[in-house]
Amino acid sequence: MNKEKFYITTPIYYPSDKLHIGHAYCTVATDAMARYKRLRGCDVMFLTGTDEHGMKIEDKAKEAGVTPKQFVDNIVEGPRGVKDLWKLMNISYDRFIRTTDVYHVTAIQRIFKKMHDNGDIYKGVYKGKYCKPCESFWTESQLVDGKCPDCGREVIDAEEEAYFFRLSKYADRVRHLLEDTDFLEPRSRVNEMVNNFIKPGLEDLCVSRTSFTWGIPVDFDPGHVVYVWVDALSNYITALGFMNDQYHDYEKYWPADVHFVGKEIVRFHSIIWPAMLMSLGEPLPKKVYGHGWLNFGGEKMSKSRGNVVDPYILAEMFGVDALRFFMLRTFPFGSDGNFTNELLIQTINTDLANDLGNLVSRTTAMAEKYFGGDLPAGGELTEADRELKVLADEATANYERQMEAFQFSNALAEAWRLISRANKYIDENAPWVLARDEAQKPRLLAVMKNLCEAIRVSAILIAPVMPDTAEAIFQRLGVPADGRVWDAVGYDLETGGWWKTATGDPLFPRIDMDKALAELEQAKAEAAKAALPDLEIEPFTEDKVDFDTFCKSDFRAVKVKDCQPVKKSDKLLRFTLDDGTGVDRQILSGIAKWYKPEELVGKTLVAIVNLPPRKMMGLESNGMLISAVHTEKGEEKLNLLMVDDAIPAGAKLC
RNA sequence: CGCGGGGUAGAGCAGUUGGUAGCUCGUCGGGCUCAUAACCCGGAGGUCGGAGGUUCAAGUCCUCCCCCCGCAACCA
Repeated sequence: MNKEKFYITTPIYYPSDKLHIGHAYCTVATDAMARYKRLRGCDVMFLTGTDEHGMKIEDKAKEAGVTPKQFVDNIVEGPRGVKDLWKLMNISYDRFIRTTDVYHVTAIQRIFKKMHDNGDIYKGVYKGKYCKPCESFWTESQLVDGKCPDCGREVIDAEEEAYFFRLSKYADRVRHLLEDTDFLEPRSRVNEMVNNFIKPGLEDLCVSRTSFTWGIPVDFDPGHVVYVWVDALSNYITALGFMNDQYHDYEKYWPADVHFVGKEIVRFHSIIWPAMLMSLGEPLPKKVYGHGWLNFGGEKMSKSRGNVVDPYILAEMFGVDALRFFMLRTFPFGSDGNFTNELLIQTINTDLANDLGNLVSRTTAMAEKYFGGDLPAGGELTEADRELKVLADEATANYERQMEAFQFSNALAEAWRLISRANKYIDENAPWVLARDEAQKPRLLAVMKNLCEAIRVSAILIAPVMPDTAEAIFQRLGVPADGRVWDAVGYDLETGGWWKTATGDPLFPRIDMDKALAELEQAKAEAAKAALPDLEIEPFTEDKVDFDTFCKSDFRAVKVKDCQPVKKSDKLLRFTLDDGTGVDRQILSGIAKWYKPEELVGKTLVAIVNLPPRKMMGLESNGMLISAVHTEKGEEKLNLLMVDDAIPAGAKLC
């Protein structure tokens, strides 16, 4: 048997930072499509990965004091990294490519060489604006007021030797591809590409750099590294074994059925990528789908705005399936969506808790109460049941059409039409009324089985988006394996008789909006705190102090005879100190936050004793205890300077 | 005249080839009691950004204008 193949990809993400909800959005959509195709019996290859080269990562690694490879290893494989996130989000990728993988590196060098040999890559000169202190090239448009966007200093015209890809050669073929085929969807993205990039004339593309080293070396020209285009885009074929021996699926899976990409990289995938494949003489992917962005509260998500949504926090708080559902149900895939926490919670409460969860709950509760959870064959069907079946079949057909068009939100809306109809069906047939009359038992049985069947069909429809939930529902209804597959999606009461229902905890507990929002705020604050530097110390004082002035400060070793909290003060401690003079010295110190009074008694500390006396909270303080201070994760830390107890009270420090 | 997207009920959004304006939340009223104070029914609420035009008929096509948001090339 030859199963239909389906090859789908996400972009490979750039691990210069932790991923955010936007990355999760694209990957969840891809996952849902992959699961849908598997459900339908396709032989699916689902590829995702990371694009790990480039100057930005080189810089970030330097900043962090590690090698670029160590830096990306941590973000990709490390705790709460890319792979952890995909595990948490239940992403069923079949293969994960890292552009630092050896097989990819080798393949890229071969691909680069091949394009060079066939004349499509040639050596030229890259002209740009150069900032000497930053050692960075900039384009005219990147400049801020004509100056370096990083440091604001003057830039100079500079040239760099570089390799170029003859993109211009393929302009006509790419234009035809975009305008006359359905290669790029949604259609609205086509105009943007053609008007912005093709019509003004495609220039050749710089595909190598000498200004940084973190990249794949051009093996026949030392000093050059392959720039992002060839390196990153080719991942879709190297991951299948193109020009390498790691894998051997290229013949089987290529061309890709669809590349899901964010709208910001549509250009690379719809113009550069096809041109590269044309140059290589390889088949083109069947489709590129440019999905929209998730904005937050009406603004673009960005680090500088500080409104980046962390998928970890949301998934942990609301559950992975709920988050997956929300992203795909709420926003049309092709256009931008406005993510808000309120909308997320509302959607979970309405669609998942009230509609779906409650439907399962009330159905299994009644099946339990009236039939002990065991619904045998038989039952009395009526005309009223037909409508439910007709609607289920219709919803399934529509769902299928919408999924094939990547319209997840519309597809899920169809599943919810069925779920809503089932809730209404309960009201119309009022099983609790039927249950009062023993003669109505056959009818009651049929009603319950209709409900189970409607839920079963719904569960199949939502399985690609909410795999765990579908599984849980199947278990509650006692649906065997052959009733969980796409082949069994048709609404059919005759196939029933397997219903062995069970009650249980709510699938989706209702969420208290105010409480959840408060928790999110707190989580966000904690995350912000965690992002603060581990350790900060006071900047050093530039001003010099002359020796005589310094010598005037009289530091002495002092012993703590007694230490008490100061009444009505949450900061001050009152110290009674032995300073060697035989007369007790009293010093007040604002360190109650860090020390308990009793743990300090008997310690030998250091104090400056010739400060003018000062009253605090009505008590006189004669001097100041010396502490070491620093900041950890934004939190102030303080340690009293404690010295050897062998030092006698009053010993002068100099 | 740079390009593209958007402006539809209080809020958030759907509206394929032009043919009685829908959904979710909120709101008002009713029903039910199996269920996660959930479910079901009904009402109120819209000059579909503005102005022209084509048409028997326009949110949907054409022209102009206003407002918001992205992108503007080597940047993932």
